Amino acid sequence: MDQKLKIYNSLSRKKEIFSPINPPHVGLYVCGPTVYSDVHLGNVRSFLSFDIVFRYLKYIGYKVRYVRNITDVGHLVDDADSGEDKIAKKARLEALEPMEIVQKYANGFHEVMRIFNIQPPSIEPTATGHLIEQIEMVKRILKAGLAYEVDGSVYFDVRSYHEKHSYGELSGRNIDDLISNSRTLEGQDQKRDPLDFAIWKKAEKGHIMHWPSPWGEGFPGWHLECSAMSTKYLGSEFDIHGGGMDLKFPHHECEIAQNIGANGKSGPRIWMHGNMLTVLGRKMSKSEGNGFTPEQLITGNHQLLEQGYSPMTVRFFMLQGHYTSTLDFSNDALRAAEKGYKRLMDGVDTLQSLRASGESTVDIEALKSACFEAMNDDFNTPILISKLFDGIKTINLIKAGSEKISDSDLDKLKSLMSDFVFEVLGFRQEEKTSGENEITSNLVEVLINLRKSAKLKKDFTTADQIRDDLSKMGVTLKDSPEGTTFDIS
RNA sequence: GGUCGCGUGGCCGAGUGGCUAGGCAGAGGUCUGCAAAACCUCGUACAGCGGUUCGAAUCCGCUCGCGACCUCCA
Repeated sequence: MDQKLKIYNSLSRKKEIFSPINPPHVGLYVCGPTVYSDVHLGNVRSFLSFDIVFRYLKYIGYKVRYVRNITDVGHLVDDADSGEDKIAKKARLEALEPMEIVQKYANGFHEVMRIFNIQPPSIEPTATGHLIEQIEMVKRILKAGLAYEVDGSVYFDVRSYHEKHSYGELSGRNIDDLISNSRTLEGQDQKRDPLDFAIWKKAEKGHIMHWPSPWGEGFPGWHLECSAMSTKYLGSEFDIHGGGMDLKFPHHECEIAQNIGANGKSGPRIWMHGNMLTVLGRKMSKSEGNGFTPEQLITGNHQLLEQGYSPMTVRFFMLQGHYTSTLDFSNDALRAAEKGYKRLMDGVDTLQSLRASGESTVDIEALKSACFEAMNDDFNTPILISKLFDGIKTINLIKAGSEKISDSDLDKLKSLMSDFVFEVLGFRQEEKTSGENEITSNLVEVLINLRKSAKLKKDFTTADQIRDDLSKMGVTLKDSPEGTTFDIS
């Protein structure tokens, strides 16, 4: 298999053949959550996209160091670097210690990641755990003459930076357009230029999160942590940096500027941006208030939700779209995904009971090759899934006797399906929910047996009554040549 | 207003100069005592108008509609 992995690089706006700086090692950095409130489904989509990147890179043999931070300070509520820290604000509202907020929502975040089977990163550093690195970075930027201090705060000097380097390349922005379009905001009087951004902020009286620094008590600017931590764990040059599309500007643009300012190197070679999850065509976001929490999604307890959907259904739904496209949430789409996912998993089950017989009439190598081809083309999970459905059709045809498979091909098919379904796409068998327990199951089995006896005696009235009564309770009987099974809804 | 992107069959959603995406729904069939379930088979779509080309849904131009970023957000 001589296929090469291609990744769409937001910086060059092209798909590029992936070749790591120091193979077989790969450095991957992804912007993690700011832990001041519950994560919503849009956040989940982003982390899921990079979960696939992480999984696939490992699957094809790379040793990946995956760093995904937790932002626990420095993220301002307001605009223009003048607002209150998000975590500090929330702490006041909830009357908690800031670190309690951080802990609470970080725990919640991890729980959500677990529910959706999103693997933990190799390193999950926090901004507050890297104050020293951030302060050092501010010093280096100051030394390079690309920042200035005003009354205990330090601002990055975008204009000076732009004279030597190019600000706005990633997001395709023209610095003059930016200036003419930037709004006039309160609290910007300290900045020499509206485009400048804080890399260190003085803590005003009453601010509850602050640390000593050469410029007095304060806290780091939001953009700084990612630069500091990616540099620390992956070096000043590394392979891939990921994040949501909405972080491209200004966050990632600022990161590049800081990296060059402090290290002389821009950081990642490849920038990957996941697109947004939309609801009724609009971006799901915290400020819009149109987000569901994963819990609401699973229980269906939200006005926009007609029913609950299992985590793996949601995972499947998301992976049916490509990460660079927007994906619109709808009940119809999720219901379709629910059935599609079930068909996939049923097929995987069927595969386990398949019998080999002589020569193959099916081409497993071609299927395998198609699966790799899909993933190598910028992690195209929708295509991969369509190829897996081709596999499911093959499985069903073999089961039906219209195709045959040899012993060795059967083994190949089993590992192929299991690798791509579970390892690469990260699905997992879900345990039954909804009131199904051992006693219920046993009771239904008793009724199934009674019905079977009735059928043998040609007493179809009784047999059908059992079937209908169970159906009214939400128990669906499914007859097949191998026997009868049931679903509880 | 600036920058970028999108508009695909009933729905979701890939692809992208000639080669069936796939899923859901729907139709037909196999199976069944009848159903259901399961499985098989089928659909011929690319916003509109021009242009380039032997050939365009795919490239170019214009028009219309939608969205993202430009301020915190994955």
